[in-house]
Amino acid sequence: MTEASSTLTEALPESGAKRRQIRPKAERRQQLIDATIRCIAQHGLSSVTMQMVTREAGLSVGIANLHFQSKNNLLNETLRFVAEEYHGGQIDIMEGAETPDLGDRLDALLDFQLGRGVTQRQKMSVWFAYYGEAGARPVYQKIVATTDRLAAQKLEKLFSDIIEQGGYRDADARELATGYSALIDGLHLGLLVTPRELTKRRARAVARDFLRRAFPKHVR
Amino acid sequence: MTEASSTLTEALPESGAKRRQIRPKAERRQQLIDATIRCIAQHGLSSVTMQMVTREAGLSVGIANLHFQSKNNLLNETLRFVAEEYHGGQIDIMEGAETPDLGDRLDALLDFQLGRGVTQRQKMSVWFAYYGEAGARPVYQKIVATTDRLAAQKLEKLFSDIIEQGGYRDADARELATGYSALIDGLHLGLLVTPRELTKRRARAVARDFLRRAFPKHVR
DNA sequence: ACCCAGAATGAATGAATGTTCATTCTTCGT
DNA sequence: ACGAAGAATGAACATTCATTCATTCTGGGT
Repeated sequence: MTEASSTLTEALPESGAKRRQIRPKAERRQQLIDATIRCIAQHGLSSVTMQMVTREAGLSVGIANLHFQSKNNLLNETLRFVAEEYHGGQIDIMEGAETPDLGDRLDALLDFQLGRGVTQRQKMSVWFAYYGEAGARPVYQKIVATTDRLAAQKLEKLFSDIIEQGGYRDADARELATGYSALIDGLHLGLLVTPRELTKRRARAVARDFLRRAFPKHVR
Repeated sequence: MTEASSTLTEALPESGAKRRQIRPKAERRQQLIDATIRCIAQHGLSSVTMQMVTREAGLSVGIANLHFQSKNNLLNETLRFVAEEYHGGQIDIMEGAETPDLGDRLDALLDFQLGRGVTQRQKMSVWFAYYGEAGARPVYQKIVATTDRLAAQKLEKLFSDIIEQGGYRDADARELATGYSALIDGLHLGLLVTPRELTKRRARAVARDFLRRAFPKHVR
């Protein structure tokens, strides 16, 4: 499920000659999506321009409309990529064939959600930039909804397995899953908007505390 | 602390004559801010234009730059208004002279945070539209930071009072406050982006469940 | 009844931006 | 070596938008 991981740091200035290169369509698309992510993170969704994106990618302006038909389409595809990367990663872990112990699986999930990969400012910025517009753009809601629902179901399943295994009373898997997801989203927001007051370390501690209260036998 | 409540529904088409009216500066400013909120909610922050806002307010285009010096300034003031309304409302409740019982105060807080006033799509949209851009705009971070920090402190104080009163073990006020705030933010996000799957009723239940696990003697 | 400070207007302006497409360049099969 | 398919370029175009400001209008003070 997880996409090709895409290098988000290569904005090669390429001082010397700028020889034109021809590359396969898929590669160019990914290049442009990566550049879009960097631009959104740095300048904000509302001030991203095509010129900005193509320059960041080291390509000409025309190429964006060649591979994506319009700016809107490029933005949609960028959101789809980020959503699939995030939700897909979660789903991989929750299905977790490689970690039979349910407590370990929780740990791995938390590490993924608040660890290096996802918590990169870049990805978070993109995530919330779209959320901010989602209220007014059904397209965005639709793109996220698909993978989002699947991830929610997997999480609910994991929680109900844990509840059964631990024999926890007064624990509703659906409610806890909703709460945990919301908590993680909220922590991401905090990390993005007030990084001074909420460190990644503390965010992890808060999330772990939530899980510990819910599943004391599984989380230490 | 809570501002004049502002009517967010009056977009009077005024079919008949359109006689020019002169009104005090403060009133016009509020009128424009209200219109801005409606526009952001309906069209998204990135596609809000001055023409759109002034038409929504039933005024001419020039007036926006008369009372606010620029579009940027109007947007900043709008954010400041929403932030103060939200955080100010919370602070009023948490200081809560009128509700001595701490459990009741928690209830009131939850009602405010997930009740009619705040949860209006309009306000939430605005809230997250700005959050989405906050990563790239230090101005937004600064505007929110002031009231945000104050609200966080009040919440921490309320929680530590409750912890003391209930003699709760293994409960860290700061950590719980961070978690609760994040949870509320996350629930707002869910209500905004996937209203089909998360009802206001269920959001309240989830938040209450969090509080019940933390302070069982105070929340039922 | 009159006046004028300043509130309100909206056509005009210039800058910024998305999109197009005629042209140039690369690559690969033959 | 050659030619064609199509990938890549970027100047040009049309549109949209924030901002300005000369002008009009209003209402309170005298």
